[in-house]
Amino acid sequence: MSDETTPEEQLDDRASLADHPLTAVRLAKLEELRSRDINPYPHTFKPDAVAAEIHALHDGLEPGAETGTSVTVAGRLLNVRSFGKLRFGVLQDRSGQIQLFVSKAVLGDEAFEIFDLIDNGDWVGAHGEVITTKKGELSIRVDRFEILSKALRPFPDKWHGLQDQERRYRQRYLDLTVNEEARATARARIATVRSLRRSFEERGFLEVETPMLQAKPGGALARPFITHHTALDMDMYLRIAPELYLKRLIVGGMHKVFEINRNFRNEGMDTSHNPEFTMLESYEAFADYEDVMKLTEEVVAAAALAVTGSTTVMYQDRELDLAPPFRRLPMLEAVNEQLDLNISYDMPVDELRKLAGDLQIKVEPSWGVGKLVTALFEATIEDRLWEPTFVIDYPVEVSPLSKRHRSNPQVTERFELIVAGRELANAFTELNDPAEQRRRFEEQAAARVAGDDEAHLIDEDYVRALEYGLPPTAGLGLGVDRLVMILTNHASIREVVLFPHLRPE
RNA sequence: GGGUCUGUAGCUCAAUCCGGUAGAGCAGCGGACUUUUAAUCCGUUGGUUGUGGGUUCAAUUCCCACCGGACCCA
Repeated sequence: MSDETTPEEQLDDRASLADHPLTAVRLAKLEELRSRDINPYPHTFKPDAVAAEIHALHDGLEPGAETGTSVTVAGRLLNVRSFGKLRFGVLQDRSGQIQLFVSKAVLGDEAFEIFDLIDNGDWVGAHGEVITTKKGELSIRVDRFEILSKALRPFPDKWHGLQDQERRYRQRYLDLTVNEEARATARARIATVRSLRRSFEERGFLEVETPMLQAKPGGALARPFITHHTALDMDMYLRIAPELYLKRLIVGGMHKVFEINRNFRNEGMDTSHNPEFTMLESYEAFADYEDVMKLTEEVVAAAALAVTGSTTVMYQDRELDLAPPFRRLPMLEAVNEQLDLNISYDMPVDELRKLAGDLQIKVEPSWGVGKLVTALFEATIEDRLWEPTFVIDYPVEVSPLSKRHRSNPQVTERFELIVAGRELANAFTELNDPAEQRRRFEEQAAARVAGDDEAHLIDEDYVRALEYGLPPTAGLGLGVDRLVMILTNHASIREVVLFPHLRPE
């Protein structure tokens, strides 16, 4: 930084708060409070009511009403209107907003003076009777108040809020303070996760935690983040999926388990990918992928109901019907119908590669028929599937952990749920034959040698676990962020993650 | 990685096309006001125009590079 600084830089430097007029005036008020023996940062305060509760109990009163009920509230004071010997302000707490009615006649001269040392955005506690004003606004007629924390920086515009997307993401606390939309999205995410958790608990699933730090990242085809364990002097990986650990728990007899937690994938960032994202994974013994389709429909619909009150939502100006049952579409059938082809998993790989090339699809020489068909599907069909669709029966080649289809050995009992053109869930009947699992791992290892750095690594202990016996099991992975995007009508994952990753400032 | 757009007062935005002293609303500050709720009215402070370089008598404006961000494509 140069010797000369802009006001913005000064604001970024705590030592320089005094140099900027808008912060200097707040500092001066802070000192004025201290000179009056008032601690601007007290240790505690005990409110006995929140705004929403007060509204619920007292809304609908005539103008000029007095309730005889006094409450103590605490929150940020916003938008103070000064009117002679009166002040009106909005106290915003975790539940909503309630107006403070502040009168010199009630408070007395000295307290009224102190009230004027409060700035927009300061945290304030207040006590008083619940009344309505002459205009009928439900208010607290303040007879005592306390400054709970002095805000030294100016807040964004009371009307326009904070528009700058970058600052909304970097300084989410400001976004949450001034933009109701940000608060609504945060609440919707919380409601989504709560609904999912309840759905699984109701069905007898046990919520568990499995390692985030893994010696060998597995359970998905993705590039991991690498970190280092100093004491062991070894590289470790942030998990790309909890899958292999959750299935070990099924081997251990836990029968039904689920985990809602973060996965980390070292890939590009865009509107639907954050490097860390929240995944729900569940595994159920004695179930197959048909059972999981039913389960998926139910939990998605329940989440939609919990968050929006309906199974029909508007997403990006289009209606989206999340009511079960969802359409089922075998992948090969989808490709053949959509592209008017007659391909099969038996056709020569060169022929398919040529076909993909004709469609301008980028392919790798190492890809076999299964991967090419999948690439065809993803390039031409996936983003056109709007209504919830279970795309079923993925090729064995792209599904190293899935059990072969009981009536067609070329494909697996696997589905992806596509909603609004994006993958929302991935699930399958689990491969539990240890010998076949080892062969699949070896095929992946060969693909890795051939240049596919997302191919799955061999996990010897996982094979060993299978050798002790994994019962018939089906599992599900559901992208929680993407579900929240759909339920909150957001096109970007950054809107639904409280602190999305950006380049450092 | 490629393309398009974008960064101006604390906030929200003008001015940039076609170079000529950078404006407004809100916020802040001072004043009036006992029923406001984007209060109102009077007055007023506030800017190295993201950073660095170039062209020019003169750059927010034109050119180049860099740093953020958004969108589209791979």
